[in-house]
Amino acid sequence: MSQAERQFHGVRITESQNHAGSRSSAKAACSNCSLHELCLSGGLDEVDLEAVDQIVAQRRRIPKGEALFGVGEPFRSLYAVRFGLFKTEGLMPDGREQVTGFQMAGDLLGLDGISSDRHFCKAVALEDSEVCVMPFTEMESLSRAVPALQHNLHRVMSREMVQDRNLLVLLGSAQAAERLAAFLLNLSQRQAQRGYSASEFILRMTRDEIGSYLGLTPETVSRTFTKLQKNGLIEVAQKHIRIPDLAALRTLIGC
Amino acid sequence: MSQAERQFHGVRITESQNHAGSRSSAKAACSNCSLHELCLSGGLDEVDLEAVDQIVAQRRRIPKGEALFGVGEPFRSLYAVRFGLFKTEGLMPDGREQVTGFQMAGDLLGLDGISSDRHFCKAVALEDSEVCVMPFTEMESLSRAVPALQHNLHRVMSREMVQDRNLLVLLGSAQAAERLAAFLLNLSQRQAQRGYSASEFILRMTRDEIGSYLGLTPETVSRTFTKLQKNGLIEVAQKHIRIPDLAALRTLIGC
DNA sequence: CGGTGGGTTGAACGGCGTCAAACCTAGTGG
DNA sequence: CCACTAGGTTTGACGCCGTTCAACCCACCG
Repeated sequence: MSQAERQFHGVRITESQNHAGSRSSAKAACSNCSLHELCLSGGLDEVDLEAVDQIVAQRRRIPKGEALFGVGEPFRSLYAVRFGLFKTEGLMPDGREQVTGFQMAGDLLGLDGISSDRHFCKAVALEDSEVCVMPFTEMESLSRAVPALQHNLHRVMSREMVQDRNLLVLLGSAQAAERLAAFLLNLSQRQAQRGYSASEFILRMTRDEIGSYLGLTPETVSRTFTKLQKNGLIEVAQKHIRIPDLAALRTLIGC
Repeated sequence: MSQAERQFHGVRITESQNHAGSRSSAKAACSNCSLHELCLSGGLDEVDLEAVDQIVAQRRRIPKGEALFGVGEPFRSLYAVRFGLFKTEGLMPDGREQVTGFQMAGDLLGLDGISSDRHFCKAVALEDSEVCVMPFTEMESLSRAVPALQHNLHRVMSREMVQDRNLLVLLGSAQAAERLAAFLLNLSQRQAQRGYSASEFILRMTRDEIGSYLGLTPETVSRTFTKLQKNGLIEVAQKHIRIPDLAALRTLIGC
């Protein structure tokens, strides 16, 4: 367990991380970043990569539990998660909050702020995390010069929309077990993309947060976990999840 | 009633629409379009507007019930609704379909296709409609030359995400009456933006489609309508809706 | 070792889905 | 102009899934 936990952190962050404080003036260097194929700089050549490096001039540390940005704050930059994990939450007019997504290394944060120059959601670090700060006006002007970057940006935004739509369909027409299965499979897949095990991982969010994300109460999440376990589809031990048969779990959501 | 229906069509489409067939070779002319402030060309100057006109070279008629594009079809263009109404639907792995949005005049369709060069949802006309066809590669290259257009595109994509998020929060944590109220208020607001009455309009989608969109069954939609009517919050007569007190309805969803 | 926050489990309730039947409306053809 | 039909809508009865409220448990940490 602590084995998996350790494997989960460290690793794959190739650069030195020995800065104290929450700001780092070191160059971010997409060129060196092991995530850059997942991120905005994927498929760019040497020259263009360096231009992007210019823009991603700053990184920022966010300790566990702190917000990267909050609802209504002015929007200036996009953020790429370097390591760690975030949740984004929107809020209902009456004040209730709901988790709308979990962002891990390589994912982008802040895109929904473009529409009105204000952030529409809150982004909170679920563990000590670091992001690359990408000032958006500079991003836009560089993407005018570099078509590949421009297209990457569009692809990423579009991908975000597709994800939201998928979640939407899930919330609209699936029941508890299907939602949870889809959630686990989604995590599994993203782990795999990042070079980790697809069949075994640690949930770094609480049952509450999972429930909020899936439109369920924490009690239902817990009950459904044990139910899936009784059916032999997953093994749960607190935050540790194992999926012995991915295909079997997939059939539950109909694919 | 037929009074409202008539007001609802016609009007505000300033150009001549006398083309037969489903394709029109006439220039689309954003410059003349009464919607252009809502659409992609908002805020552009004369010169840039003409450049956009070059790209939006084609319009396409979609008769009621027909699909503009389907799931998995190759993505080439974005579409701006000129008049009429569309629904987009995604599908669950098991084949169930769910409505993910309704697009009216000035709204964009197809953005989710960018991420993988394939459409991820189906777009169906709910009444005889017309769209402007905007080839995406040309769109991208023009937006490299015209910063204002580029920013508009980004804003529109971001707006789309914000809408999806709002719906997400709604589906995740609101109950039937709140969902329906939010839906009606959203329609009301969009009508108002387009110059129509905010307090009285025609629902051009079926209860089934509304239910699918809100994650409810058509029966529940119907029941909830009559419940809201009994409470004096709305007046329903088939497809005709009147909201005597917008503020009152807003309090129901907590704002 | 006791405290605290998250997690699990149980029992009772209720909102919404399901199934079924009646109704209403628009469109069609006689 | 009316009868007939097909789709959509409404309404009712019933049952289930997930919520609610509460107690308990467990892991972690001072």
